[in-house]
Amino acid sequence: MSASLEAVACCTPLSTPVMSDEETNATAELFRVLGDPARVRIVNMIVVAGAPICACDFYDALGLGQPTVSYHLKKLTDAGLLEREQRGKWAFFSLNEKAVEKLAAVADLKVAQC
Amino acid sequence: MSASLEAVACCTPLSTPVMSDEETNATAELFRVLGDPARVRIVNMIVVAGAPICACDFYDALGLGQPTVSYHLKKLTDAGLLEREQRGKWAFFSLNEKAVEKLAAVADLKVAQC
DNA sequence: TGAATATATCGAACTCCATCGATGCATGCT
DNA sequence: AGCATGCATCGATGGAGTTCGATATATTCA
Repeated sequence: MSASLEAVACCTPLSTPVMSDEETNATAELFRVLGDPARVRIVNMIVVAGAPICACDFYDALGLGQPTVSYHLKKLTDAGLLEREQRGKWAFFSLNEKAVEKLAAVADLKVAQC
Repeated sequence: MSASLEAVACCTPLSTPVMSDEETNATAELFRVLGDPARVRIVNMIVVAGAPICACDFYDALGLGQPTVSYHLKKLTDAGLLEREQRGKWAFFSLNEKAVEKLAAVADLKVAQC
């Protein structure tokens, strides 16, 4: 499995004892996907909106061109954090609830259970 | 304030409404620091050990050279995630408890309170 | 079917990052 | 003081990531 796709799929909190290389890479990949201001803002906008957001709504909000926004949306979707929904000729993006829970679990350094 | 130092200092969960540019950058920086397998493993080792770890113990565990490990430890320390302690000629690194709590809060997409 | 619009993909340019060898600095020991 | 050891820093390098213009693809509407 490529570490770039569905990084969220592997349950590997930072507090897991003796992480394997694959687990380590998957966890790092999940953080790395969120390690860009544009992608942080995309996720934040969707969380605040509480509803799917059209790709076109991100262009002005991010101050980035359409190809670049599409690039970031793909990164987030490939990582399993976002879900893509086609509505006519528009693409709407929402949060993947499983990814939300996984992110919180991975970032929790106190609870060593999976 | 440089976004590269003390990224943990700013309380800016992903669920915060209308994140400013600074908040967005600080949050992305925090994730980006953890977006590397070597740094994920460093944090994991310290969490599991439950005690400070000597820098020299990371060389073999990570399979990286001494300068590279020092580079990663500095990144984590500058971000506020680790604390450095000098013991004789050895350098020990432990978790910053505030950073641990902040990371969990930032990654929690459900609770929109700060 | 053809035009218009929205998004994805491609190719290139530019920047940033991880890594290492060499070196400098600090600490401890004899 | 002199030497040995551990870590930090410097300079260079190879690779990855972000961005954009141009183009391709898909959907809608007339």
